Amino acid sequence: MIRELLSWYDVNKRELPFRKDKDPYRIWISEIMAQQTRIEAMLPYYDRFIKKYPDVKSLANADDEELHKMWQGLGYYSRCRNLKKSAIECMERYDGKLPGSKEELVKLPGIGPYTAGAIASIAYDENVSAIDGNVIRVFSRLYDIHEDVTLSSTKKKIEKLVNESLPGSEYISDYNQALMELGALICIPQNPRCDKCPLQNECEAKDPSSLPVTPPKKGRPCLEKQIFIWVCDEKIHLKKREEKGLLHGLYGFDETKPENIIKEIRLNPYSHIFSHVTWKMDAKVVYVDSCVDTCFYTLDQIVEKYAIPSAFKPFLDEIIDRKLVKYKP
DNA sequence: AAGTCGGGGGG
DNA sequence: CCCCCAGACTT
Repeated sequence: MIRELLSWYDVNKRELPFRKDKDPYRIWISEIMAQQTRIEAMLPYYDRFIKKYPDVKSLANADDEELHKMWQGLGYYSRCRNLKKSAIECMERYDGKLPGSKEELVKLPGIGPYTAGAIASIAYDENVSAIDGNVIRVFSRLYDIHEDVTLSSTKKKIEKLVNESLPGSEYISDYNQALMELGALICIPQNPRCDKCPLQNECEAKDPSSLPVTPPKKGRPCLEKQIFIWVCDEKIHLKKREEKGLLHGLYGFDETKPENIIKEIRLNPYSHIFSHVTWKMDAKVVYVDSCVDTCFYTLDQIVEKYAIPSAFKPFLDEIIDRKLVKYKP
């Protein structure tokens, strides 16, 4: 099975920037960016990130606001904060390098069992597993496992099967990546392309589309929000979201109504869907007569310096489109 | 074990 | 509308 898989991988693997070399730092960045994110979506972020932070030291010294800006739109922003935390720890405890084993890697913030295994196997050729959603899907089908894969018992069973399949350090890097690539290109969630699968002869799944088994979905609550976009002297008020919780550390608009409103313009309503909640937003641009004592920024500043989550982007776009605030004078 | 944490592409 | 993605962390 290893031979078929690796042969398939040699021919069909995608050329990805982080496959060009085995720099542990670059592998690390790519794996963090790829968490719960499609490869194509993170590619432009990856190139810009490596240019700005080419090594552990530059990342450890990163400015927090610039770091958030580099991550703007990618989501799961704790990932980039943990990157910096880990980089600092690498400077202080590991001579400015990433630790050299899965066991040590997993102790760093933001690096869990999957990412530790991916870095160790790809960068160090350590013969360890890297079990992500692709591998879970591939193995649940290979062995026709009908148990709920979110149960820890099922995960352990799959981990055991994966561990027993590991090919040794000579092939581990390609093997782990090949499993994931197979899951991404052939053994896909819906309508798997079994006719093109190199493992079709040994796959035990009778109904692959029904695997892996996951628990029934839970509803997503909807939260209605009034957004007040304070504008004064061609500048927009932004508030740093300091509270712990959703989008904390990023910048957003105010949700309180200001005192002296000169004029107000209603924007198109917009509903933003997060994983576990929906924000149904109604936004108004409110022109106020004074911006002392509050944080107001030009559109140019906002676009180049402040990390705005995608949930607010439609409002910014409409402000720009309708020229409600001066932009690029 | 269940919730939290983003965003987007594709059926 | 739905799914889930090279998951980790908190409760």
